[in-house]
Amino acid sequence: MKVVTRFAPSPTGHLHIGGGRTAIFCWLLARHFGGEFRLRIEDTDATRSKQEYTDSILASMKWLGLDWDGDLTYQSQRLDIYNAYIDKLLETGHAYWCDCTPEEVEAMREVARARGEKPRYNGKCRDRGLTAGPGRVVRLRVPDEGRIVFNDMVKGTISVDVSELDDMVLRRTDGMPTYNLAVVVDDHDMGVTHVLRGDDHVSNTPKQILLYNALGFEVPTFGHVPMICGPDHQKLSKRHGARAVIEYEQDGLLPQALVNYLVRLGWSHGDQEIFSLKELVELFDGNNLNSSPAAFDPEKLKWLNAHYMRNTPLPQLAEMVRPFLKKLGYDVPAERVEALLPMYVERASDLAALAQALTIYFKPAEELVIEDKAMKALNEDGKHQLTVLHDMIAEMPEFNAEALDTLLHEYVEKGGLKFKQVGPPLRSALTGLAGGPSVHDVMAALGREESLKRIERAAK
RNA sequence: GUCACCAUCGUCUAUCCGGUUAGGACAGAGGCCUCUCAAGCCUCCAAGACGGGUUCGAAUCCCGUUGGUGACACCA
Repeated sequence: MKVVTRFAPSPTGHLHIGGGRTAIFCWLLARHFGGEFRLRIEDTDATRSKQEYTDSILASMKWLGLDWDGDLTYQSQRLDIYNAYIDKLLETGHAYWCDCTPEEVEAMREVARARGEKPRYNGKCRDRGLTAGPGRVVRLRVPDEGRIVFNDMVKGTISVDVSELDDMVLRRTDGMPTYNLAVVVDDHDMGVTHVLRGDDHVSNTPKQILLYNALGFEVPTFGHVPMICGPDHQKLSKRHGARAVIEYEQDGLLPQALVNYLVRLGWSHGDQEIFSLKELVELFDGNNLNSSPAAFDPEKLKWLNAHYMRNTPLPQLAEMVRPFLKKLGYDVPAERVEALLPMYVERASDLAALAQALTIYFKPAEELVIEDKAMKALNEDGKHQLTVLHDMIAEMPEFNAEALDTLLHEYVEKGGLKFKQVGPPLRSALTGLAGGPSVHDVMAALGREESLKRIERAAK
């Protein structure tokens, strides 16, 4: 049997990392089994759905490297189909019209709650034989007794008594279908075999199974992946930093790092931490998914991102950094960026930080700000060394990293000095920073003229 | 409140069918390297929520307690 999975976001916001993760799992499952991965836009809520969010979600999917099969399905374009199925349900007696007002229904729920029961609609209109009319909704007739049992791919057997289920609304007064109806109809029509989705849908599943049964559809395999929570184990929210995939992109993360991190959160393959997309497709078969919620750890993501940056070929990395430099106001040729990268890949954990680190090479000496920690090296002795070195560097016959390194070490040795007396002041003068690449490399990258200018300025 | 799900180092996790000094990774501490900061390498720190069973033997199976999460809409 061909495996068909789907990802079904509603365009009411950007793609969230939780949604991104389920999308990755769905995509992997389909690719692993050589099946299909479909994308459906759940836009039945006309007021909250926006085209810009659909665009943003699609862009994030592409950025993550997730391609989908076939055309996009928009629920808003399938209203006739939903209504046809609702009519069928009405005909077969699985559904009925109801004219209870929201206030009445709310009162029923209050009564149930007061009795210590689950708040639910009391079935008042079940047998009133109502027909279509303004202000009326269609409800599902839930069986009087029985249990809904299903085998979840990640959570195992889940069992719920039908008495817990409500005669839910399938068609609203405005004629629009509700979520549960539309999902079941679409998943069936699209031939979905495996419904992998967030944990928050477990309690919808028994209701949907009821619908599958009432409609005479074959029930697919369900799998509910736990949600991601914040480092404090609370629900992931804005407080925990960036949450949308697009924000990570803007922060300079590599898609492969995010994918690797997200997959590893809730799934494992022994002790392996690093996975290429290709490897994931080979290894991910829907097993080994963890059933408990996982806390999001920005530190580990950062580590993974640094790892992937270091393993990106320099020319490619240079192209990735350039847009970030441009955002900072520096339009720099790729070759120039690439030449500087060896000094900085190991010192930055994201593209934005990497770009920021490179800016010192593009701003004029006068604009260079010397940070407090770096000022310490510019004491009396430091300035003296700079003055001496300035002239030596100005006069050296050949100006390159190797020659500079030799010059510096010979100077230290002959003068009976410690390298610490020349390295830090030079670095402060050249970069304004207390840490960074070797000073001879920095000078070589800066060029003789610019280096001398900066040394002179700091020696004053 | 009701229902469902979950419970191994601070965090992500391994330990597929009960027998391990409970392993790895991130973070943290220390060290090597070194002009600094990183990177890299080495070492260390650190866990089976609690209480009962079953068993020769339980992190692993069962029950209970506690705690956490999710759901209970004419949102999705």
